Amino acid sequence: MSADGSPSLGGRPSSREAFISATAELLRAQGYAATGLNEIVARSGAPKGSLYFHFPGGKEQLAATAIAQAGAQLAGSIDAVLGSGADLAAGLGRLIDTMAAGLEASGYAAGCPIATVALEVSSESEPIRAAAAQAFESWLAALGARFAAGGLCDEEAESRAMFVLAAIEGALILARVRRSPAPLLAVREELVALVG
Amino acid sequence: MSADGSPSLGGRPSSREAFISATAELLRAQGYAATGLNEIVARSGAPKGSLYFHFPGGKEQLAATAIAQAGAQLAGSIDAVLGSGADLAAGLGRLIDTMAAGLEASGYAAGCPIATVALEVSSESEPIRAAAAQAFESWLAALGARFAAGGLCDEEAESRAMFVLAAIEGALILARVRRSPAPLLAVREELVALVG
Amino acid sequence: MSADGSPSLGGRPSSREAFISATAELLRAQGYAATGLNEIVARSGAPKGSLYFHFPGGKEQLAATAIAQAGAQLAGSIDAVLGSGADLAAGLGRLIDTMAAGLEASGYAAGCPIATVALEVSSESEPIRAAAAQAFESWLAALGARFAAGGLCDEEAESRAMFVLAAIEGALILARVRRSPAPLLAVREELVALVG
Amino acid sequence: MSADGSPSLGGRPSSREAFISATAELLRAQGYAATGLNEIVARSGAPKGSLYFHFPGGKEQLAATAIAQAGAQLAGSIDAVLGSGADLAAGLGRLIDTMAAGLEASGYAAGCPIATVALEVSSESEPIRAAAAQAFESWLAALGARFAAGGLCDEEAESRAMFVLAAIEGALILARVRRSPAPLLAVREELVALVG
DNA sequence: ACATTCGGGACCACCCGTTCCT
DNA sequence: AGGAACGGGTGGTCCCGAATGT
Repeated sequence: MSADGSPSLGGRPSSREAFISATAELLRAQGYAATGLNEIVARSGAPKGSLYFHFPGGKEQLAATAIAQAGAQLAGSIDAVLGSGADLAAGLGRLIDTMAAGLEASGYAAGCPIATVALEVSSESEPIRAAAAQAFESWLAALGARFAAGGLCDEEAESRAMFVLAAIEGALILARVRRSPAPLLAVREELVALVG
Repeated sequence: MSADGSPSLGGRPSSREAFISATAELLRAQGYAATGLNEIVARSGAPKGSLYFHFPGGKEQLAATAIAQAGAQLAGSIDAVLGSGADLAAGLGRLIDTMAAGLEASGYAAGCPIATVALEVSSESEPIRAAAAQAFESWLAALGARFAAGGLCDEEAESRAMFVLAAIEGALILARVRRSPAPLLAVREELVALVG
Repeated sequence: MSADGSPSLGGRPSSREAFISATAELLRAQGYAATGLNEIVARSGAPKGSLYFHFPGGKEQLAATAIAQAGAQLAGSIDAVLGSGADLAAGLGRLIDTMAAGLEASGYAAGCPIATVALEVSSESEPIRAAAAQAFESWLAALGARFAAGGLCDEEAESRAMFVLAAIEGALILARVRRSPAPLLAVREELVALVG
Repeated sequence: MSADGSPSLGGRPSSREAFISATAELLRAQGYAATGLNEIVARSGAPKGSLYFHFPGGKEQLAATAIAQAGAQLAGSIDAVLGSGADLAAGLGRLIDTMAAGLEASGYAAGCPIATVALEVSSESEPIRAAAAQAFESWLAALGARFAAGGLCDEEAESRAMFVLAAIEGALILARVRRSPAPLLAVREELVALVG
């Protein structure tokens, strides 16, 4: 998995993991600059003194780790949802439906777990930008593999995956701002028609 | 134009306008929370004491105004670029090319002028969210009008506009994070094929 | 009266008077430093730009004027209440009762109109200190005249007046902090016994 | 003693104590609103960043603590001065003399350590008002105990203590504003005559 | 190894009292 | 008399080391 450390193999819920998950949740909803270390510590329930033991790189390292973990998790989800049926169009529909449901359930706070941070710091923090880029890459790979399996050549599959991911990311933005699932549903319609 | 005040008709470069444009530039590159008022004041060159005269609502009002103005500007640009030729597909291509050029020229800092802020504060500041929503709406209207003129019924035109805007917004995210125009180019290809 | 200007003889409620009375009220409840010019302007209803026309000396001059006016007013009240009956002890009792009633009615906000400011700025602003000193002097004179009329020699009357004023001022402090009229009532008892 | 923390028992001069004593001195001379955090930090010599570690409640908590400590100190002094001799009247005289000497020595800046703040914020800050009320209460208790020991019944002792404290507090105001010890001396005369 | 206290400035958004020019 | 504009300062909070227990 991640090279940063063992994810508490069978042990008690470590402070480290608590920090990461608290960070991931806050970054998703508020972004990087608006999320304070004190806020993370308070939400995690872990002792503040432990933070710089686990993450000597401070806020930046913590955020990069959280982004990487969230990216890996979503990559797995994409693979799972798209692989559950033979029909790629139907899979894409289910993927978007899942996202729309989560977005609504959170009061339009839980969009893409990394897009906000990615936009904020892509010019400021190379480690975080790299983590975000790696996450996007893994999602593109998961999507591209399905398109390739569907008969497209590698080049076409890659372009198609990029298009699909971009449309979904953009729809998540529009949906959050409009507080409405309509953009996601419109994109779903168009993508299903395109792919099917 | 804007209801917030007269844009210094022919007058000297007002402090108010200097604040707004400095804010817009910084918000585009860094987002809301990472942009300090001191930074805005320094870049604007205007006196600090004047800020709360022009914007008694503080940072939030200033940001909402800047977002609104940037949104209106881009709506005009969309209309101009898309209306310059009869061919809608070609117009879309030119629009995306323009964005890609601007993004590269800025070292991948100047993406969508409002997406970053929109994601950051959509759950925190209603005025800013509303300004961003209005901006997106105006862009959708500009796009939808072209699709309707191209023969689609209103419903289809609206859905298609949403799809196109989402794809472009998403591509701008991916391009910034990857530091590459490839996502924009891929989306351009697919959209031109779709529309043409 | 005051040498600062004519108190709008028969005219409309001037901005000047509005500034002074708003200032007096705020100084009494909050003191000098906590009272902002904006707050004064807002409460007075007068235009902000006029403030420095009427009070070129700024906040300090405005406060000194308000303190002087409040001092003169209370001096008149002391004279009126103490002179309304032949019995000095009864007059003192009525004076303190009036103060206690006003204090309670205001929710323990309206104590001595000048003591708070006097303590705050006695080391910082000579004009305000002088105005406060003049106010105290006028109150001492009003009290001393009654004691002299009651048969004490000038020296004794002066000392007695100082004692009485000090006790009342101190009781007003204690009453505000305790949010109770008890200190005023205790002082009333003791003073009536002493004087009677 | 205080429940707020250990007063650095024999340790080095802690930042915490430095903040408190600097605050107490400034509050006594200038009051609450006129005393800035920066001023406190500068005078204390301690680092500003430590302030919010020791006093997360900010300025208000710091002031309440300083008021409470000053109140406890003065309560001890009252007890010590009044208990040093059998004669209560003489003790009161010494107490007032001490205050008069301190006031003159400070250039009429060091009056009652809490009266200024108490008047300023009694309507604005409940914690500070409570601390001031507690301080006054402890002084009243110290005084009342002496009067009770002198033969007065509890009720009379309490009323007498209130009267004495009020007279002294009032005299401190008058003395500061007049820049003269006369009010304190007058009150001293009258009180000694009353008690003796 | 892990946790905590405490220390350290830089920086935040906000608002102050004041003055210019009409 | 008055609306617009001005710098400087406010209290507060930030992210982060370094020393100190356990």
